Amino acid sequence: MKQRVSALLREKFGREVVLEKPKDRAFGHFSTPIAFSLAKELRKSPMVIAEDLASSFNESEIFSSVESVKGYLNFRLSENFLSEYGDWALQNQSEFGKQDKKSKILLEFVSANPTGPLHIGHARGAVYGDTLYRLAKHLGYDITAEYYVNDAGNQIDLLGLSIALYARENILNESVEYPESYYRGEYLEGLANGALEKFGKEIFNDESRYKELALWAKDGVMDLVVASLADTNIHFDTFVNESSLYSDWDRVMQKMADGIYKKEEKIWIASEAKGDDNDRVVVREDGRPTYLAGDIVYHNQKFERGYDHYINIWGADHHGYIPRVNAAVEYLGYNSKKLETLLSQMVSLLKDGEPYKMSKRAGNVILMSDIVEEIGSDALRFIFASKKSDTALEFDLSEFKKQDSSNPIFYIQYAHARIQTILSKSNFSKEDIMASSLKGLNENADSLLFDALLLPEIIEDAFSSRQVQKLPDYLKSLAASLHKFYYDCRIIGTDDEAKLLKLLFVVALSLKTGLSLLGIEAKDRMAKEEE
RNA sequence: GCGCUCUUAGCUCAGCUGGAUAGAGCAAUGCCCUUCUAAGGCAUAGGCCAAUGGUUCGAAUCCAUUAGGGCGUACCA
Repeated sequence: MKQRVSALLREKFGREVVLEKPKDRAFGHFSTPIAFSLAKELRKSPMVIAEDLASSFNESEIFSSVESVKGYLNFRLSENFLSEYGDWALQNQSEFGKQDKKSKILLEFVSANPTGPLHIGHARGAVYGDTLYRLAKHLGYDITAEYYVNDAGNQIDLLGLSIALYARENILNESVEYPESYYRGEYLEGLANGALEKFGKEIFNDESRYKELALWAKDGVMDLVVASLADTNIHFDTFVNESSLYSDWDRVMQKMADGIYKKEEKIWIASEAKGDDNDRVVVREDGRPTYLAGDIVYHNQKFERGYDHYINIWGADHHGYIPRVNAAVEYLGYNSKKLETLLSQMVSLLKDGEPYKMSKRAGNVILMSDIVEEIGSDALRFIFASKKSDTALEFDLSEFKKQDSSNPIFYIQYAHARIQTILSKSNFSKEDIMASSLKGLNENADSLLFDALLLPEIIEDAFSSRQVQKLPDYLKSLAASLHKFYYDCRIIGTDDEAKLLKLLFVVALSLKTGLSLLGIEAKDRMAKEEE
């Protein structure tokens, strides 16, 4: 819709025109402050220019009126245009808001270490990534969702140790002394019992076998991770194991030979020359690779797989890491501009107004699966998707548990359910409704139709700006329009019943499509709570 | 210290590449169910958009400085 308008204006004025949404629908559907920017070149007042421009529009197919108000140019879309678009949307429901972008995108997100179940901090990045993924798919991108499994490095050793300690204390009833760092949590119980069955109890006291124990256990942990993601409607296309990458190590080092050097028996990457604060160690004196090494091989592999664009979603605490990886990408001979790293800010928790610190050691971690159980996947997704991903967020755990009207997902679900109820109470058949016309609606209805038809440009905007929260924002305002309309305007039994129902079809389509992009299923009925 | 980032209503947050009177939800107060589910609608109240200066016809939005918060500044991941 907006594209049509903006293309038309571009042609007419010979320049890009800024289109915005007027504060008040009474001003029209779209407006532009173009007269202000023309004022200087034309040496005339914005008001006069706006007047001239407004009168230069004739009756057109798209606009029913073009008016100038205080220097703004306000456009009102014609009934024909809106109703035709609405008809088209209803006849091509699965195509609504879709586009035909072709480029191939690799989206990496979550990538939490396989050493424990996902906690609430991971959930934000997970929801953000999956929403981007759904938006991209809808827009026609060939996008792949990938999870990078860090199954090499110290944290894996720690996992083996943690399971052994747990088993020795709780299964073998030994008294154990805990080292400074180890993992703790209920999930260890299942792993320890599984290990007992698989390896026998000897393994828990044989330090040389902890690695073996860990490598077995990480698959179990990944099963937990995948299951809790699935509970939230999040799915990955591919998983890449860090451990599988190192066979490529020599070749990759060769490839970026001019970016690395040896000093003090270690291998360094000259990342400072590419904008990092310092050069970084890639391989330690004893030959063990650092974390960065894994990422270098991984990113090389990503680029060799040949995508047009790469998106990484990282926790904000990794932001200092971006320059190093970019440097490596450059040294590998690729354009680091193709790699876009988005940050998902921390979620800080409050409990009864007090900061609540999670720590794996203390074992007081709030798991993603716990929250899903408490408030449901829909509410969790909606809350996280509604917040700009790059600002820190405070959550009160006690608020989190509320499942009532303070949760906006109910507001939107209710709007959709209301429509279904009305439809079920009408005597008109679907065919009757579809055959009726969206023309000749009253002003409120007309405005609602316009709101519902805005979805496609919201999708496009939300994805291209990576500002996923625009979609829930829009759905909230569309639901508000619907609720108000419902209150103001009786539908069943009126002369306009069929066409109003058709309008509701469009609104429901928009709500349903929007919700599905958030990974939420639209409800046809709201189960009312019993008092 | 340096780098990144944030500061908008009592609380949690929107506010698009500068544009019309600063927005929503929750919390507060008051109205609206013999009418398609009141998980709804309407209204009231609540703001020096952290501070100062600059750019401009025009700034919450851009720039600079200051104050305060978060994160990073590992041969941990």
